[in-house]
Amino acid sequence: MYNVESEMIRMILNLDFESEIPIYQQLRSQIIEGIAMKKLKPGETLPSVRQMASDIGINMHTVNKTYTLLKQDGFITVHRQKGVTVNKMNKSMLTDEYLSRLKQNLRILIAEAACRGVNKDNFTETSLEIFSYLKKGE
Amino acid sequence: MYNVESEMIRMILNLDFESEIPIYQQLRSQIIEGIAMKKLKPGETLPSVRQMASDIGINMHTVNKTYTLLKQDGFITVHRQKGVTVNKMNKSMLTDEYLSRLKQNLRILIAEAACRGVNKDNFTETSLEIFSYLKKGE
DNA sequence: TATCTGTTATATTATATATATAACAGATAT
DNA sequence: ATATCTGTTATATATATAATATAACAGATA
Repeated sequence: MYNVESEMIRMILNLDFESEIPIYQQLRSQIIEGIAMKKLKPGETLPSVRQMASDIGINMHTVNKTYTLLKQDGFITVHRQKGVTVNKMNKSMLTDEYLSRLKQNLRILIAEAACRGVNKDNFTETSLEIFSYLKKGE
Repeated sequence: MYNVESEMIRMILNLDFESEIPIYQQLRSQIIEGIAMKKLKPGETLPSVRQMASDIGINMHTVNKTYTLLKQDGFITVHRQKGVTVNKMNKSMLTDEYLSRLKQNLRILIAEAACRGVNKDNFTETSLEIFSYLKKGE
């Protein structure tokens, strides 16, 4: 049977099974990227854990782990039986805990970049390019 | 016996043994941060794998793994018997492979940040603050 | 000669990741 | 009502990764 959500999600996902990054993390990142790029809009539904797992060819529990993380962080809502829907992004997702984690990650990234010869202008330019790239879909 | 390198490195390191981030990665990141902040200058020596391991209270092989990574990436040089020294940072460390990895990491970071309400100005400001923070030591 | 260096090898333990089955309870469609 | 779908939970297993523990080697040094 034809499945709209599965078609949508297939366009967004590009998992690398050889990567050292766990599948459930890649899945999380790519769904978040889909939301950031408005390929996934508020109210839209995602395939069920079983359907998604079957589409991608991975285990149900791997998808379940991703959904659980996305739910905890406010990206999606899981209505029992109505399925999984994308939330409207909300400023309440901008917690101190998250900001602290972001800064920590940025510090590691920037320290290495600086050592290797990426200066603040290069770095800022690259960041802005990525912001533009994500916004293209709007 | 008093050990200068050990004193230095103790000032720089702050490992979290409860973290989900592997120790050898934390160690790598923090040494790179030390180099970026010029707390570790070109030509300076790092403690031997055994000394460092003993100082921190971890296994020799964990330190060895970190040193091997840092060596591969050009941050340090290992002279058999002369010890481990910090390299002068070099533009040859700015490889395409690294830039690709940096952009990938930034894209994930920025996608989530954008969803949570960090706009490009916030993000740029935070990045520049970190660049300034790292440069304080110069 | 004794001691330190990085390096390599092997083994063991603990944890994380992914999978496989199974079951439960609520909701929906036929 | 019965079958089917939902998220969720539980249990077990296989594999990979991370960290540790010992040991040994070869080169350099005191």
